[in-house]
Amino acid sequence: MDNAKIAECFDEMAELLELRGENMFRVRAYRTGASTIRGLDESVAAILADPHRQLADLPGIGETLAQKTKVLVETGTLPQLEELRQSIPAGVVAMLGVPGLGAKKAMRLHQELAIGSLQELRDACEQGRVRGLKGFGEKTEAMILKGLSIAQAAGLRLSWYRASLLAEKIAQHMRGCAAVKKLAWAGSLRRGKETVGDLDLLVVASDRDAAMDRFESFPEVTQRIARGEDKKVSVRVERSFQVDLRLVEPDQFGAALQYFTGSKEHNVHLRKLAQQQGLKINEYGVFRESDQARLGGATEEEIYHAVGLPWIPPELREDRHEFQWAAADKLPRLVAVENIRGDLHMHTSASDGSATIREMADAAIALGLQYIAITDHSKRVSMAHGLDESRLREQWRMIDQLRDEYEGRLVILKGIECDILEEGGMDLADDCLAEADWVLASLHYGQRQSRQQITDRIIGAIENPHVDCVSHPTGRLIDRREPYDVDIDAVMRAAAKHHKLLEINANPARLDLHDVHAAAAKRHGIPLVINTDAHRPDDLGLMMCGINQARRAGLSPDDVANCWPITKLREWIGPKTAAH
DNA sequence: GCCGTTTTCGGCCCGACTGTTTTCAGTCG
Repeated sequence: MDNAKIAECFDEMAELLELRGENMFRVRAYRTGASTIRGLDESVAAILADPHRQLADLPGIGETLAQKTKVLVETGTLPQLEELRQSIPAGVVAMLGVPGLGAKKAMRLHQELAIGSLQELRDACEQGRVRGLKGFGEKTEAMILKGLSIAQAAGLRLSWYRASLLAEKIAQHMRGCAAVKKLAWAGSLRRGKETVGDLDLLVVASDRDAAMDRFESFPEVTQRIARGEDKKVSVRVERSFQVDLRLVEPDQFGAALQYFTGSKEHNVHLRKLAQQQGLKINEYGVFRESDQARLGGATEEEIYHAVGLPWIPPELREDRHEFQWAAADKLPRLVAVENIRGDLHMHTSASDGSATIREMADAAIALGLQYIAITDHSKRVSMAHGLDESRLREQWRMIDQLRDEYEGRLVILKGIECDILEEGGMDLADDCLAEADWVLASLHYGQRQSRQQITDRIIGAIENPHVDCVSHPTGRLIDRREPYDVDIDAVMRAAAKHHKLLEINANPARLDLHDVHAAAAKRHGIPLVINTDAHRPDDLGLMMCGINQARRAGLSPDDVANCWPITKLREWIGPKTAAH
């Protein structure tokens, strides 16, 4: 059982315990434990296997959770979780997905009206039975009815990329209001999370009412969830996506930005630090407990400096390593899109892309890149019209011809995204791969093989002297396909040993490696490559999504091989080709 | 359930908004 699954079990435990009315701090302890395990950059199985280390040394993991983790790893199940699942119908858990319904209300509906499913909940509301309960009224009933359709669309998170496009549209709309003096996005969008569940907009306005009215008049708004007197408006756009507006004073802007950027875990940690120093941090500023004197809040720097820390980049704010790094003044200088010099994974119309080499090259130059690799699919990917040895060599002859034309403007590397075959081994002959400047190895078929088979295939590719990099190493498609079962620790050890690179694929649906794995790669000393996997010229602009992943992993430009000058990149991959 | 320069018990981040319970609980972020 991997870290993500273990974290899911603990989150589910927390949910079920909360429904059962257990002590909220106990519930929180399970959530904290889940979050710790989800954020680990190595598998808990590896820690368990190491006699010198203890799971209980991890923050938020005590003896109880360590023991339960051990049981989960060894048996794949947890007796207490099974019991809880028996005692509370899945339909009641599903009720938590209805906005406005929490554990207390859901459980009372279950106990007092014998409601055990979303359908029964809908029926009860339509029959007016819910409003009869103490503490429930007509409005609550209407809220539940409305919320039920949202619950069905729940889990609807936008990719960071789509969320960023929506955010820009809203920002444009808001800038059209003269009362809006300043605005910034906070929340998971600012932290560069791979998916975004809602948007948080901070605004400084000369006229709060005007700014709130403007916000509600955004054409895509479908519902107003709440509107406070002068601080907050919440709306939905499309079917269920929530956007919050917060009005703040200029001298509170930094405090609010810090507060609403989160993550929740990061903020809890920060405020605990403040508490230990006799300070209080909230969205309005930093205050001294003794006399309530306000010590700052106009900028985020003031907040962090108040507790003796340097400013922490939003992408690192997950309460993983950032406080430790900040305290030791060892925060990494995070990679930025401006640092990117090359893109080493893109397709052309020779396989399943839509543009010519020249069109891709021109688009790359327009983005300021210094080098690219053309990496079409190999023949195994017949659906994508993958290239065999002879078509590939033909493409390389074309690149040779283009090189003169692009001399001094762009280096075009002769590459290939070569499939790792189901039975192991590479899809193209070694003598052909030996002629390439850049070889990506990808696994597209046989993704349902056993963990051992998949791991062996990928390590086999890493051991092939012509392979430079494994692209999208876990195969996941966010919200659509689970990663294939692979021993990623073993892949990392092999990549480190054989001097190979691993890819962060910037495609918003892939983002593979994800942040935690990319951080592990860095720990192994493996350089990462951030590639767009572009299938058309516009896709080259997706680099930002991969940059987000890299920043969240704490990577610096030095850790990212396509930030290097091409000479350094060639030196790195050189020894391999020199051997032949 | 976790944790400890307030250390083995007694705390655990903080505030806004809504609906309904006229003083607050529940939910949310």
